[in-house]
Amino acid sequence: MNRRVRQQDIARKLGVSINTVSLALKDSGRINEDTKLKVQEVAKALNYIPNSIARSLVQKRTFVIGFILPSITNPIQIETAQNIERKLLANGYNMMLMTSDYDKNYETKALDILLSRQVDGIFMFPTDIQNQKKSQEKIKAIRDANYPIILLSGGNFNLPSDSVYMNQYLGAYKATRHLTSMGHKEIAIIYGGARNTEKHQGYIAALKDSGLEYNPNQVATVGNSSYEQGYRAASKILRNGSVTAILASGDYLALGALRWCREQGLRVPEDVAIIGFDDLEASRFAEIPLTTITYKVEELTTRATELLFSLISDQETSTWLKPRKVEIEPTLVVRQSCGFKKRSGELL
Amino acid sequence: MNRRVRQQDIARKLGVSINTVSLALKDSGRINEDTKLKVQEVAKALNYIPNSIARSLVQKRTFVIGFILPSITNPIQIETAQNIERKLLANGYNMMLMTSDYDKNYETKALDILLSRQVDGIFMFPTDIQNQKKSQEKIKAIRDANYPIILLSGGNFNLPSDSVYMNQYLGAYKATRHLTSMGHKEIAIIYGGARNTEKHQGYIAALKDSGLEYNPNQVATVGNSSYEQGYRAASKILRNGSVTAILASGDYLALGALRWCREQGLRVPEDVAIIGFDDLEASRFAEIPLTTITYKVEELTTRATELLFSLISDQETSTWLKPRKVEIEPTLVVRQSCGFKKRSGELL
DNA sequence: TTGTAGGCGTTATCAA
DNA sequence: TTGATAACGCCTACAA
Repeated sequence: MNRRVRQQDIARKLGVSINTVSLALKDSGRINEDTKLKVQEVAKALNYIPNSIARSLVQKRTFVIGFILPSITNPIQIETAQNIERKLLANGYNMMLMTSDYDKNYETKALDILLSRQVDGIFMFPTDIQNQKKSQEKIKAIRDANYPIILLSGGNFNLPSDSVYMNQYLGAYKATRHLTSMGHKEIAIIYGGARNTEKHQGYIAALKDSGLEYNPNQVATVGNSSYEQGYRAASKILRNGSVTAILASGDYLALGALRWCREQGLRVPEDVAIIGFDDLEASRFAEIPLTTITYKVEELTTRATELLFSLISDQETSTWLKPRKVEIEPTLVVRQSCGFKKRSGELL
Repeated sequence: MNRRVRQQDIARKLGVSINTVSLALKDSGRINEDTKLKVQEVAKALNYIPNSIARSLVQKRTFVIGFILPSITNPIQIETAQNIERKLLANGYNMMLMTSDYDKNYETKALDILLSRQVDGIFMFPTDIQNQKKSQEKIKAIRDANYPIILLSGGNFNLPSDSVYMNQYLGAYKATRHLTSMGHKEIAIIYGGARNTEKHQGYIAALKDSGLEYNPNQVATVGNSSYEQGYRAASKILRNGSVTAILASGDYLALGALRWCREQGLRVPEDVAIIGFDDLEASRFAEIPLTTITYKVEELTTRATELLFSLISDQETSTWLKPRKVEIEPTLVVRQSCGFKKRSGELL
């Protein structure tokens, strides 16, 4: 690769010092207008591009924020990432995205990589954090070092971490209660990737509050949150007859299950009611529009970036005393797949 | 933020020189085993994390690869990114992802940011590159500086750039020919975001080769490639009766169109045939499984990373003489939406 | 096997 | 308003 143009090259060409160039390029007020213009002109002519690595080294800031998520396949996670990227960009930051593939070892490794790259802060969708002693300790250590890290999940009540998240417990609770209120007594739940503890507890609590018993046989965990796996999960859970309703931890899972039902001649919602999670666009446009629990991306990312920036700028002050937990309440969007009838011709 | 641990801190603690620490940490052979172990022990105890910014500055390599794509909403682009990220990771590289939002100005700005951050190479899904003089020049300049950049699109035949891409011309050609072979004479095409020149020319060529005339009124370009916009496009293009087939530049567009047809009482494929692009999972699981053109992500990313790494390692040699163009041939996957009948019970 | 010295490209500090 | 000088943390020579 050809040698990059440096400030020194500009300086030499003009017979001034590097310092002058540096000041001129950052449009400093305390420099002669003429020299400033000359420097900027030469910089442009030589196609000078500042080396932000060098700048970062001395300033101890990279203006890069790390983002760790389990799977890029999950539209919600990706949308969250994109949304945050936009907000960061507006503040002069870039984002470094890392996927953990639901691999707990890689998750902590990703943290190390980001720290090594000196990112100014980290967002993270943790994988099954309740059961990850190692991740927990690492996250705690990072925060203890006054290093901004924000979790986008709420399943870490004992962990002193700053968090912004949808209340998944409540989402599952609302969905399950809706189903029981419509008379369902055998309600299955399916998970992709790993069982979500919060959702699971919401589900169990709703059953209990409805006077129903929790039946572990009505829980299925499949490989990931795709259509394919939802299709598989439905075939497992519905084969033995009694189940009349399914709560799926993601909309794709729900839509895959819906497809299986149709192929088996089961009517949705008459024979099987289905509710998903996340309110993806695909759910609105499905053959049987899907009842689902919202994921408020815009609200979540707004709160999350606010929190991150306050941590970044309020170094060492009261912001750091007590981790903040920002909880966002999901709502149930009732469409056709759980029994509600659509009026003809209307696009839900 | 608390002060980070440096090699110097380890050195001081052990009463050795920084150089010893540096060598020990990189597991150099020419150092005493004992001191090496002691250094590594202390490093671990102090929770030392190497500062890759400093390392990059001296080594002139960051082990970061930039990736520019127009929209994170597009599942194919994201899958490509993820796929490439995995392959990079296996080689010790990380990825910096930037979205251009189909904004041509931001595209060149993203290039500058990546260059400034000293990434070791760049992948890019260009936006409408044929009509972007500015982007073209920039890309050419980057390559002329022996800086590895690979375009993931083929619509730049005059541009001396290394490229790995699906042959979209051929894809559109195949799809259109398939429709004409089934007797369709009024075939519309819809685009999301921007008109894709390659696809457009394939479409026109196929019409011509089938003895049909190109009718600009049967072309619609909508805001993006979502279900919503496909729904809108269908309402525009089908309102005036004559069209009997739609080719959509993306599967979500196609599925949105499908939804509109169903709501209007139009049968697919009997009244309207629909073909999409990209072969997303959603297409396989749709109410009417979608006929579509494949996007061979795995093959594409494999070839693309191979090419990038060869450019990175073969600095200054023959690799650089002539830009390489790797073209991947798409295939037509025939499902129900264009007239082919599914056998009952079979999951396509 | 280890230590010393110099430099990567930039910014910050202080003097001129 | 400018210039010299010293960092930033690490690596690569080369010397000891």
